Amino acid sequence: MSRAIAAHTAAQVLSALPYFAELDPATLKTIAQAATRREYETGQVVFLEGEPCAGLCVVQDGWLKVVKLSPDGREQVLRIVSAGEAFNEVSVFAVAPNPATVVALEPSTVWIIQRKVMLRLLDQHPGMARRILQNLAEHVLHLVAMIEDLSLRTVEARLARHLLEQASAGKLRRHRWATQAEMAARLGTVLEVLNRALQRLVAEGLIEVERHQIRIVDREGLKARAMLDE
Amino acid sequence: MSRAIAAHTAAQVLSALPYFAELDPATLKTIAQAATRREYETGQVVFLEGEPCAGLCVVQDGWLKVVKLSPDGREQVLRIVSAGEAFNEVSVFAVAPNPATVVALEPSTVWIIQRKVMLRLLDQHPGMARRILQNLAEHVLHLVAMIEDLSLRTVEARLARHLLEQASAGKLRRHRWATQAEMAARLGTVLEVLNRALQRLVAEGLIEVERHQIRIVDREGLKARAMLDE
DNA sequence: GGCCAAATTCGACAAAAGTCAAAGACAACA
DNA sequence: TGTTGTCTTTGACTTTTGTCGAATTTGGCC
Repeated sequence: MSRAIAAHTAAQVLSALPYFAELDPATLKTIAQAATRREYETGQVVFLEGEPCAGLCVVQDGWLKVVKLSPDGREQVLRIVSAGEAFNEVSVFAVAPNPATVVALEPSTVWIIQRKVMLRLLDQHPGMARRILQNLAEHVLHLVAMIEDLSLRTVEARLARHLLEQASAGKLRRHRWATQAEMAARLGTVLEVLNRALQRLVAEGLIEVERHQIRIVDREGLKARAMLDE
Repeated sequence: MSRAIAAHTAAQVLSALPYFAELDPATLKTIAQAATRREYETGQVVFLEGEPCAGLCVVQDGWLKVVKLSPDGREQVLRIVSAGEAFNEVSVFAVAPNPATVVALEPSTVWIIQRKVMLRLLDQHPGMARRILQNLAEHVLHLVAMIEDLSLRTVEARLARHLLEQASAGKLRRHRWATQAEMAARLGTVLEVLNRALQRLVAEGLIEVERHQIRIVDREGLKARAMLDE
């Protein structure tokens, strides 16, 4: 792809991001020219925890996961990121190395904007700050919910909550990469435990696990499960 | 206390907060006049999870805890706040009610700045955004560490990490309110489990629990404990 | 269709965490 | 100095979660 076309694509991708919504085309173009495009294969590591900050990452295509790894190979998924979203805000705005590892779940395309560029933008466009702050605050909300889940709820309750939250119109589509092992890593447990929890919900007629989706059969029943359990 | 003196105190307290470091005295005074002073007794609730946003809270004196409560009475401490720190940033910058409950651990004095005031300030003083962003990003870092702990480490490992982190010069002073029950709520477990973990570390000569402090005897040994365990 | 690799399911077991009840120790305070 | 309430410690027990190993199923691909 020629440099000009690349920059044009970048501008398109960036303009879709809430952060940059208010920027004029010229500024957008400048950022786009300073951004680097990267492609990743399924399973490829975008960056590792502890490495110096890579910059703000904006996803053009694909799906990625942000994870914490334990020495014995278990992983906790912090977040799943897809097209039109940004990640790694934290190491851009805090003075710290990457706090987590990022891995591509599918072939993905990512634009990387240098930390310096972001900080300069922030000074020049005060309106951006509000949007980024709001976004970060929502991120905090998400993490707090996760802590509450891990600390105060059983795996079954977490699963019920997760299903209720993710489902739209009573269904939850499963992507190719959304295996039970991935779901377990998201809920902070292991494959077998998650599997048994799923089966229990199925056995009680609360959900149905189908080919490429999970259907919520008894929403109220599920809600009860999400509340209950310690 | 007269209104003038109150405003003066408020200005002093606020100026010590990194957020407001760059503001000129006049602006500071304006904010101070718009701020409300509140006092809380030990155990008193500052606000409850789910209530509408109370505004940014700045601690003048005392200690408070930010907690999530479960229906069956367990609690998870998200954060401990003391003099010179702010809390409730999240519900100021996100469009959401208070995500957690805040309780005073000691008699405390807090200044509350309306959300609207903060948002206006943000527009008028772009430099503030950087500081608040950095602060929020560090908050995220802390929450991520907590998730890692809860998901991937045993209570004993969490305790070891906590001790290493909190101790200065090999000692960890215990405030009046720092009971084992509080420590347990901080580490996401219950009193008895925490107590046993403590005892094990004592029995192995890694720490010593004294009257008003905990001493780290074998830092390297503790580090090993903090890493190990699943 | 048949083969391979990955994903899921299952059972038996081990370990960690949580619960309950009760006894001791300690500190604040009258 | 005694008393009272809170904090800590302990033991026995239950529940939840995690581990291991092995079937079994599934889906993609030649």
